[in-house]
Amino acid sequence: MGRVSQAQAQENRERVVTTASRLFREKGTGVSVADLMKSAGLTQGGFYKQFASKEALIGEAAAHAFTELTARRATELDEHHGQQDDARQSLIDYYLSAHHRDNAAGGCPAAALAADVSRDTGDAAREIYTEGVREFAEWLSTDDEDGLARLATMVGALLLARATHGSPLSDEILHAAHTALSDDS
Amino acid sequence: MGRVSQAQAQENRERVVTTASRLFREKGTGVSVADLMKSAGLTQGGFYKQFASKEALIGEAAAHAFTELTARRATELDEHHGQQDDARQSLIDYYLSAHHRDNAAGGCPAAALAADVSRDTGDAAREIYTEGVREFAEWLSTDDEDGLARLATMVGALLLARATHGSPLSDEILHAAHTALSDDS
DNA sequence: TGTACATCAGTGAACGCGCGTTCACTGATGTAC
DNA sequence: TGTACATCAGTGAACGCGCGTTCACTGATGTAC
Repeated sequence: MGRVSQAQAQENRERVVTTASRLFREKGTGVSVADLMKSAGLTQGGFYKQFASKEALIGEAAAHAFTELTARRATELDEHHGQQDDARQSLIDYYLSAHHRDNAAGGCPAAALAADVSRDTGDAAREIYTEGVREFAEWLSTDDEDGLARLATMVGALLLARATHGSPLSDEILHAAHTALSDDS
Repeated sequence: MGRVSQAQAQENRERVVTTASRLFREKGTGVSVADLMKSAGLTQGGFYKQFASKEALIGEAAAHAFTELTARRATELDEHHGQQDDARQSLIDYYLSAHHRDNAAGGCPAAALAADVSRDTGDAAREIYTEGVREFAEWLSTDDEDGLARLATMVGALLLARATHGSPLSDEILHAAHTALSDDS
């Protein structure tokens, strides 16, 4: 193939990061470098021209996913004309929907990456993850204290709903969490 | 080594299952058959004399872990002389403790296996998991409706606390969830 | 502006390694008489 | 109860395969003049 322009190379690199951020959320960080590069339309050999290691990419992919989540919150706030209460409830509606359960690739990284960050990734990904959780919880809070607990309910419900997918219980979990987060606000 | 007595063989088989149930909860179901057998004091070759496949063992290990969880609930109830409210609060205290966060091997399978059951295991493990979640939620409920939401908060908090381990946020998450589950009961 | 050449993004095959699974073998156990 | 032998739990090496990473090579891009 030969050399590619600097603009094209940067575009390719960014496509690898966004592809990875989706695949890691959907299938876990165990996705192979070869599969990843193929999904991005490239071959495995070129990976190390752009990234020091798979672990380095995991860090960048996690950062990308959390940036996407931050942008989603900003969009909700825009669409609700700056009304935080409305924006928050709208995001919760999406978060606890069957659509979000069934589409992890474009979904919340705090939920999708929790297990991998606990066990398999390096410190860089964990630090990005931690800061992402802190900011998300703050945005979700209705007073100064309840953001973390609300986020725990959302993340737990989403992960339980995914793990029980195929059973009626899965929908019941999403519904129960939605009720719990809507009742008293 | 040669043949071993039937009683010894059954004891070995059970030790593999209990070892697997701990290792899978701690490190995920990605633990290799060779590592697993070594942890149980055996060699990898013998594995297929006792189990049809690694996937079959995952099902048995999940069942074992959920049976352990059921027994823990029964023990709590015993220790609180049949007072369900006291037993429930005592289990929640344990569930949202730093000790539980740091000892996944002996901890809750609904939390530890959520990601693997969503992505990597077969239907057998998922069915066991689903039934285990249903029963746990029922035991946790304070009225007919809130068990699933309470469990979601507990599972979410535990997984977020594990993923943010090393940061002060980790303890804050456990504390926030504990407050949320103790306030109104 | 045009030409010569150095650079380097991407390719595809290879590296050593660990995976789940299979298999020939061992020898104490369990059984038939 | 004692003996002969078939059974089979466990061993350890091997199977094919996919992993993360490396590397010689390609040839269009970018640069020096």
